[in-house]
Amino acid sequence: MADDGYKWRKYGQKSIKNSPYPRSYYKCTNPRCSAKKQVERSRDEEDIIIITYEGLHLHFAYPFFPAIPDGGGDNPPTPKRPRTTSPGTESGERFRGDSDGLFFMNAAPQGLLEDLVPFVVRNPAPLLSSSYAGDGVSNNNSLCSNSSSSCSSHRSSSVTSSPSCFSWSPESLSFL
DNA sequence: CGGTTTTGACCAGCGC
DNA sequence: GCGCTGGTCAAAACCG
Repeated sequence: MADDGYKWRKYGQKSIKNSPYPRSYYKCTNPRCSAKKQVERSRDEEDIIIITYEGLHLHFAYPFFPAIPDGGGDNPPTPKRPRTTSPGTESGERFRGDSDGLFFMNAAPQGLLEDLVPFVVRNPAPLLSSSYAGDGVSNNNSLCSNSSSSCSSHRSSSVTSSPSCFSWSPESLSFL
């Protein structure tokens, strides 16, 4: 699973209607941080993982870039119990610029997510898509590449409180 | 031994 | 009011 530079603790998992895959719920391990995220697999593209962030981090991210091996990048999935926060297999995410995201938008660069968003997000590969959810803030900031078939970030379904989400495909890391 | 994951139960919101 | 669904809690198991 994706590690975004923060430490998350899983606190729940639920089967979601209309989705064959369960949704996992994570909280930031920092007690002063109320950030949460939901991780679910796309119903259409099982390789796509949709991560929905809620809340904001009130602390700096943990360093994780050095964990990416130079040259390899392939992180063979552990046959036992793949940890969702296993380091090195990171993709990235974005905050949307709405009421929640405003905290970061206004709060100067703090070396948080925006500064830690991996290359794949800033320069999205065809297989990686990212989009903002909720309150139709006029930023169509979808990084979705129009030439991709795996572009399946869809979260407009009446979700008004989910700050951000993006889809992630393991294949998108192949070029690392 | 401490932190994390798993998993069933509980609770709240919503639609009928 | 009832049932369904999604989100959270908490105890036990697991792992380094």
